[in-house]
Amino acid sequence: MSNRELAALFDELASLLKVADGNAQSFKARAYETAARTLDTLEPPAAEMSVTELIKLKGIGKSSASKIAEIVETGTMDRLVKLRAEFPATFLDLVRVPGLGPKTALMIRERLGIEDVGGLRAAIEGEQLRELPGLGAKTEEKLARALDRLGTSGKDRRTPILDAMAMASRIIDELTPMVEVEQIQYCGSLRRFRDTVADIDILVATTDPAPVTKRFSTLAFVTEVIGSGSTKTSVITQGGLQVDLRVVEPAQWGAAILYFTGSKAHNIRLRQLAIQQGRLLNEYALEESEGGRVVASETEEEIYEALGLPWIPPAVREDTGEIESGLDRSLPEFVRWEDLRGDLHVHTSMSGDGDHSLTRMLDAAVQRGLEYLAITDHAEDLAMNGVGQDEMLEQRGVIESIAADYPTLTILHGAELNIGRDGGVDYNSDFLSTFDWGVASVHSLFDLDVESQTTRVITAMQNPAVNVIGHLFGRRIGKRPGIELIDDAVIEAAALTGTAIEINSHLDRLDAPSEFLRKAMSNPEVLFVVSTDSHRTGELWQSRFGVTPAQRGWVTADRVANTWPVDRFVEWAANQRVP
DNA sequence: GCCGTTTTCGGCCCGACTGTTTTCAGTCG
Repeated sequence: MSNRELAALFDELASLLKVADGNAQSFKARAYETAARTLDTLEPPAAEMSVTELIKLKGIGKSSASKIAEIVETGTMDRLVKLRAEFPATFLDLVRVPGLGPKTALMIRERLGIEDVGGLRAAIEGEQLRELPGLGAKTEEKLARALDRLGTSGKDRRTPILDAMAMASRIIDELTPMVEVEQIQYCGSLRRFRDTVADIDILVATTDPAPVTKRFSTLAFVTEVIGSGSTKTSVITQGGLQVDLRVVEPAQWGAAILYFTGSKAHNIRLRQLAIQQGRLLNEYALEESEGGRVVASETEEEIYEALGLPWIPPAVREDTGEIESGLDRSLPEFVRWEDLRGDLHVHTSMSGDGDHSLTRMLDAAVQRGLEYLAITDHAEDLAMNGVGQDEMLEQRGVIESIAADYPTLTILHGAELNIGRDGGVDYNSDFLSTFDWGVASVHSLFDLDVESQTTRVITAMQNPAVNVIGHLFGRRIGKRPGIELIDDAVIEAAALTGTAIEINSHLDRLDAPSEFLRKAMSNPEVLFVVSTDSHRTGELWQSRFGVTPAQRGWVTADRVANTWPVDRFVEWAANQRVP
């Protein structure tokens, strides 16, 4: 039983307790959520720890410790089994209806015998809800609308970051030109760069909110306004994605963006810190509890500083240790976009899926300010887009002939190799050895079993022609799950062979994912590269995206090979390729 | 259920919006 599996059981227990207590703020439930987070971020396996050791962990007390022991012994916990029986999944679906919380769900079950969403629908049609205390015709209407769009925008629906970012950009493009808008920024889990988001949060600083709110509510792609007040407006857009707009005074920007970025757990910790200091932190300011004098509000940096913390990048604000590290000034130097000097996964129009020519890509790389670049078109085993030896040699000739035109750019000639069923790659080893750089990626056979996939990837790592494994899991967020791998085995092989792990910047990949990266960071021998996998010039800038999963995985700049100066990098890359 | 450089008991982040209320409960983030 892994820590993650244990955490999942505690999370389930917490959400069931919220329903059982009829209270989403249930303190017991919150305590179990804390325990779940502790387990999720714990390094040693909790299953192998004694109850005495477990109790020493922050957030785990007597009850949780004995529950962990019970799970290890029996595979589950009695309390959870009983709650599952009392609240079957069909009943929990009720609580997933937006606008219907645990209190109301319990009441309609008791008073009307409603056990599932079908029952709720019937009760609404029969106008039965309005007979109950605290509910009326408007509530029926609201829930009816919520049921209509359930499935497209239920509480559990999550949107891939690629789609969410596109929608956020559209909205920001529409509002930015307004004279009333002084600052605007997407916040929430989008700013924290989670793989998927439940909704989009947009923050605007203005002294004149009304026109901004009006414009937002009437955007062409808004299909429904769920709620609109003086500072907060929520809408549903075409496709069912919810967008919340929050409007604040310019002087409150820092407090607001901090609050609106979250995560919730991070915010709670910050507010607890504030309380300890005799202060209050809300979305408007950090202020003295007595008298209300504002201590800081305009920028995130000021507020963090006043709380005794360095500025923490949004991507790591998950309360998984960043507060503790910040307080004792041991927060790592997370890799930043400005640290990147090279890009090591770039296609040209030579392989079928690239849009722009070699020279256009090189020109763009110079414009982007890169010091080194690896051209890595698809090798021949990739159906449709791969190219053979002759074309590769021709490309190499062109690179050599025009290299002098790019005095500030060191160009490496590489290829994106395909990892075959047994871990072999394209071409023969003699030809492979003539490249400067090799990315090897899985492009096929995504459903092999976990042992086969692990062996396959490790075999590729052992090949001297392979400097880095590209998009390790091959996932497409929201479209295709990644391959299954034994993480620890892959990490150990990466350390042993010196093969780097790519952090692919494409918004629909962000691969390897941050959870894997954080695990890999715990082995000091493992190196990474942040690559764009560009297929056209504009994509050379999307490493802005790639550094965020790296930060979420607590990856530091010194462990990212393409932050190194060109001489160090080229020497390392060449040494890697010595058989 | 968990926790304690005020505390072993009494707190637990904080506020907006809605709909139902006569001052607040429920839901949401």
